[in-house]
Amino acid sequence: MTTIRDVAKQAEVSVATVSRVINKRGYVHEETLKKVEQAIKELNYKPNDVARSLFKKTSNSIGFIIPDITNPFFPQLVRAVESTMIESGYTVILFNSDEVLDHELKLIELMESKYMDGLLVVSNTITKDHLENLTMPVVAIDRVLDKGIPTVYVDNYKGARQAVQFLIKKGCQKIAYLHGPEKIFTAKERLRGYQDEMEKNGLPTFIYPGNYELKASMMSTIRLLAEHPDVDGIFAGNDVMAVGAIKAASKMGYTIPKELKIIGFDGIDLATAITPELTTMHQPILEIGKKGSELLLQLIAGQSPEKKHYVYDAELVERNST
Amino acid sequence: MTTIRDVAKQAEVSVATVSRVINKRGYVHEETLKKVEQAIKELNYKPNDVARSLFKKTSNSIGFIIPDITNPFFPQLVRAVESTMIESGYTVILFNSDEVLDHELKLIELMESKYMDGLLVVSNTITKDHLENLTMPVVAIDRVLDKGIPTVYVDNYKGARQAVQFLIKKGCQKIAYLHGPEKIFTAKERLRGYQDEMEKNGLPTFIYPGNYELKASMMSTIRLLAEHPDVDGIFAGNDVMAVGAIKAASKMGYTIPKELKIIGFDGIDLATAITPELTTMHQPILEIGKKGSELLLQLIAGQSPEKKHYVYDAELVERNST
DNA sequence: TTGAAAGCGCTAACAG
DNA sequence: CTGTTAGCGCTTTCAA
Repeated sequence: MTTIRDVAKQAEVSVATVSRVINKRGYVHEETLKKVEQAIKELNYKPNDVARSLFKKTSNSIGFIIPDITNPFFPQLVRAVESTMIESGYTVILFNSDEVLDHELKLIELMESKYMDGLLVVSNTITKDHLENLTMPVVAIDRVLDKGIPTVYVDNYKGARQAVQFLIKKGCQKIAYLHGPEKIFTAKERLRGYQDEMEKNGLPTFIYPGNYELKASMMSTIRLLAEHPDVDGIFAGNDVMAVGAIKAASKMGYTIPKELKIIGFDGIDLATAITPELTTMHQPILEIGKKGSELLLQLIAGQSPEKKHYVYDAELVERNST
Repeated sequence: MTTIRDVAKQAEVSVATVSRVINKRGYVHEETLKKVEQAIKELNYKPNDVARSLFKKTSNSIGFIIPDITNPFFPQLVRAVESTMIESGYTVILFNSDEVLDHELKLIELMESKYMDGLLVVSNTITKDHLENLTMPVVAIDRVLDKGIPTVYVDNYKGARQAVQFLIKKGCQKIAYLHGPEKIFTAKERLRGYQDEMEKNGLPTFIYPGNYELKASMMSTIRLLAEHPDVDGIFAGNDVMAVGAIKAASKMGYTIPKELKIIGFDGIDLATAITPELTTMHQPILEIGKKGSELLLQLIAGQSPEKKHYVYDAELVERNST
């Protein structure tokens, strides 16, 4: 490995001078600059990030904790975050937590001991308390951890109401809701939206658990349709469950969208891979990732953003399942 | 931040002694051990990974370069790698390269300057030459970079032949192949398998490009079916394309599997999300990730594995598209 | 069994 | 404009 010392020797200057040229900081005579650059090239010198980090207490990297990359909602989010972080010279370290608090806390410790510069997090288990004596800035994505913590997310409640409204407008009278895990923020909000909108329209509610999963959703849909064969609309808390509902309902002989209309939430790629293509409340995933990253970058730079919470609207994308 | 020095002071010993206890190395008197542990607890001391790395030229982390996490093949692979790496105390740093050589090379430089301990890579662009003067061990996954580089992958050729055989056994006589990107190793191997098996059976070949993508596959399938309406079987180079083929063929009025049988390759989750569920050549993704990680771990530990190449068989999973 | 001290590779005063 | 030097926090000889 070639170090700054080697370069200094080769260029016949001090290490301080070499440091100046690689950091483009301070005065360096044109001549010496040339010499140093020459030496750097000859030796193929690359500064050592670890040594740099140790001194600067900074690593040009941020951590991104998500529940599970296997959940089709996250790959796109990750890419969005990554691409805006890279532009600013940061590398993002991805962690899958499975929403196990213990893991998350361990990861945060790890991040501190590696001088990571910031944390982007999607979690329902971490709370303000866990973050209190954390030195690095934190931005939450997709879930509100605390009013005080900068957050970027979609208005799930509003989106849910809109989804239900749409089904009603399409003529549905008996609309069921497939809901996600009890403890997950987004699932609760979407459920609340469903309930309020149904109530507002004087319609009865039918709530079945789907756990944001395909299999669970299929089973619930089968039960739902057995118990209430005349259901004519299903609002699924996410696209994955909506796909499950479509599969199950088709298998049971329902024609979609004629007899039964189904709408999802998220706007993942899967929605267009299936037949019929899924009508859904599309989240601006890329924008969310981008804004979250920008917020964190600002915080890292010591600036305080104008707003703490950035809320986006989900957008109705009508396809063939309604 | 509390450092080893703080702990030493608190415990009234030298930093060397503290270092010994946190590393469980060398002799430490029972009494002093107690004192030090006490101090560590009181101060909630956590050793600083960066300082450690600087000295040890090691980071307990490995890099994992993949083309694109958005490709549904990778999330599972990533999880498999991550989980076996974590067990050994390593953290994995994921990088999306989009198979752009320039990015990949940059990433490798970054990894070196961070003292990462090893590289796991899925790439068609990196070659032996790029890796030559790399100090860290490398293991390739899913694509063979060079005979000399340890690799873990599936026998794509054999799997492809098996897929075609199966279609023939099911009565197909006019079987088309949707193939992936020209330059991708897996795509080439699968194409070769298709061609050889068709030739062996004296059957004509129909090869259409699908680029491993849904949209491209749909367009090609439409063209295929327009040009050769009597095609009765499609072997898609991957599951994503198979899904596209199903969508397109259905739209054109073909009943699957009655008039047209479709088989894919990979065994991603998407295969069971659609209707009809996709028959496919299933890759043991988890095992591949696990074996790749274990290999790398061995290499990092300075051991040389018995074999350099680990080849798995894809397994035929029959579902409803055939 | 313990401590002093050197040094991993780099940056940033500070002095010149 | 450039060099000397003191660390960043840790590990590891080497002596004691």
